[in-house]
Amino acid sequence: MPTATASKTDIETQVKNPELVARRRRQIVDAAVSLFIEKGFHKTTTRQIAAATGFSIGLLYEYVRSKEDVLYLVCEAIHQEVERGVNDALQRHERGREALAAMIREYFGVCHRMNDHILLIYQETQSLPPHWRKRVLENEVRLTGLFVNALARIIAHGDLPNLNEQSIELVAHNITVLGHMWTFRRWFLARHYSIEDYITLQTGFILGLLGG
Amino acid sequence: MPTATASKTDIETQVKNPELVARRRRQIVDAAVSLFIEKGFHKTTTRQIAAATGFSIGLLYEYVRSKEDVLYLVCEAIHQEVERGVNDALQRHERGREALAAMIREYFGVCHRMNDHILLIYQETQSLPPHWRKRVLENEVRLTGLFVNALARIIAHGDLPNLNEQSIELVAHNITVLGHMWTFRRWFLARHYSIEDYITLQTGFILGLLGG
DNA sequence: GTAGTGTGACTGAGCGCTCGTTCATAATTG
DNA sequence: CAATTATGAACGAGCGCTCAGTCACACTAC
Repeated sequence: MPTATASKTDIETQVKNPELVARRRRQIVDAAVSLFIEKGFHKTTTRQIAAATGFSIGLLYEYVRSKEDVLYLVCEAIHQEVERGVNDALQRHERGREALAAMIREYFGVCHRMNDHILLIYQETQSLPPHWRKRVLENEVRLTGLFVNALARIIAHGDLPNLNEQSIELVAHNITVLGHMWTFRRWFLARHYSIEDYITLQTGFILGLLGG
Repeated sequence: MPTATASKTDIETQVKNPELVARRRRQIVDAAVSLFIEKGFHKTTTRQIAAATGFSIGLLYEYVRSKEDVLYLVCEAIHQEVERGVNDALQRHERGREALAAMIREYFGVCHRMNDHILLIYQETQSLPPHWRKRVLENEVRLTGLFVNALARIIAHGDLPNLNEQSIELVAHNITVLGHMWTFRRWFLARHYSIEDYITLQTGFILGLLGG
C-alpha cells in the first residue's frame, strides 16, 4: 500500500534534504489551509501563501513546482486527518447496532470538527490537475471503504439483518455523505438542530434501513 | 412572491429594451453554462463567454456589470430548471407511500439529467459575492421546502406514520442531498449501480425510516 | 422624398494591473 | 571552499473591464 507520505514525495523539489522538505511542506500546508478556507484557492496568491508560511516566494518554489502542488498537499493532509479520525473511531469494539451507532457518532463528530476542511475539498478538488484529482477521489473512496468493512464486520457478527453487498456499499456512501451534509448545509441545519440532534436523528434514519 | 425574473432584473444594464435584455441574457447564460461546466468559473474568461455567445466583449458588458453577474444568472437559471422539474413531479397525485416513492423517483431523475449543472452549483456558489450567494442558498432551501410540504401532505393523509416537524424537515434534506449525491459520486457509483438501481435502493432506504 | 438629427445597440483596441513563475545573487552550512 | 538553501526583483502572459467611436435605423422638418 502506498503511504500518504509516498504520495507527497511524488512532488518534485529542488531541496535535497528529505526531512527539511517534509518540515517545510508541513509549514506550507498549515499556512495554505487557512488561506484557502478563508478566500478560496483561486483568490489566494502564491505570495500570500509564502508570506503566511514565513517564506520568500522563491523559497516556496523550492518545495513545490506550482500553486496546484500546494492545493494537492493540502487535500492530502486533510484526508489524512479525516482518515485518522475515522480509524480511531473504528478501533472501539462495540457490538451490533451499538457499534454502528458509535461509528456514526464518531464520524459525524469528525465532520463537525473538520467542517471547513471538508467543504474545501468539495469546492476545490476540481481545481486540481486530473492526475491529482484522481488521487483525491480515490481517498474519498477509501474512506467510504472503511465503513463498508465496518458494516460487513457487524453483519457477519449476526447483529444486524443480512444485507447484500450492493446495499452495504450504498449504506456506506450514505453515511459518508450524510456526514458531509452537515458541513455544507450547516448554515441552515444549525438553525434547527444541534450537532447532537443531528447525530441522533440521522442515526435513527440509518438504522431504520437496517431493519428498524 | 418575487419571481425569478424579478431577481434577474436586479442586475443593471445599459440597454433600454427589456425584451432584448431578457433574450440576450438567455443567450449569455446558455453559452456560459457549458463553459463553466467544462472549465470552471475561474478558468473561463469573459472573452470566451462573449465569443461563445457571439458577442463582442463590449456588448457582453452592456448586459452585465461583471463576470460574477454571469455566474449569478447561470445559477438562477439552473435552479429555475430544477425547481420546474421538481414541481412537475409533485403535481402527480398518488397516495401514501407510492406518492413518496414517485416523488423520489422523479426528483432523482431530475438530478440525473442535470448532473453537471448541480455539480456546478456545488462548486461555484462560493465564487459569488455574498449578496448573491445568499440568494442561491435560499433557492436551495426553497427546493427542500417543496419536499417538506409534500411529506407533510402525505402524512396528513394518514398514509405514513406520524413524524414530528423536526424529522420531516431532516428527511426532506436527506432526500435532496441523496439526489445530489448521485451527481457528485456518480463517477464511482455508476460502476456499481444504474440510476434505476440507485433510485430503487435509496427509495427503500428512505421508506425504511418512515416505518419499514 | 430627402436631408438632417438623434438614439441606442454594438465594436474591439487597449488600459491598468495582478499573478504565477524564474533566476542571478546572497547567505548559510559543513 | 563547495554545496546547499534562501532571497526578492524582474518578467511577461493574461485578465477584467472601459470607452471613443461606428453603424443601422427612426423620427422630424421642409
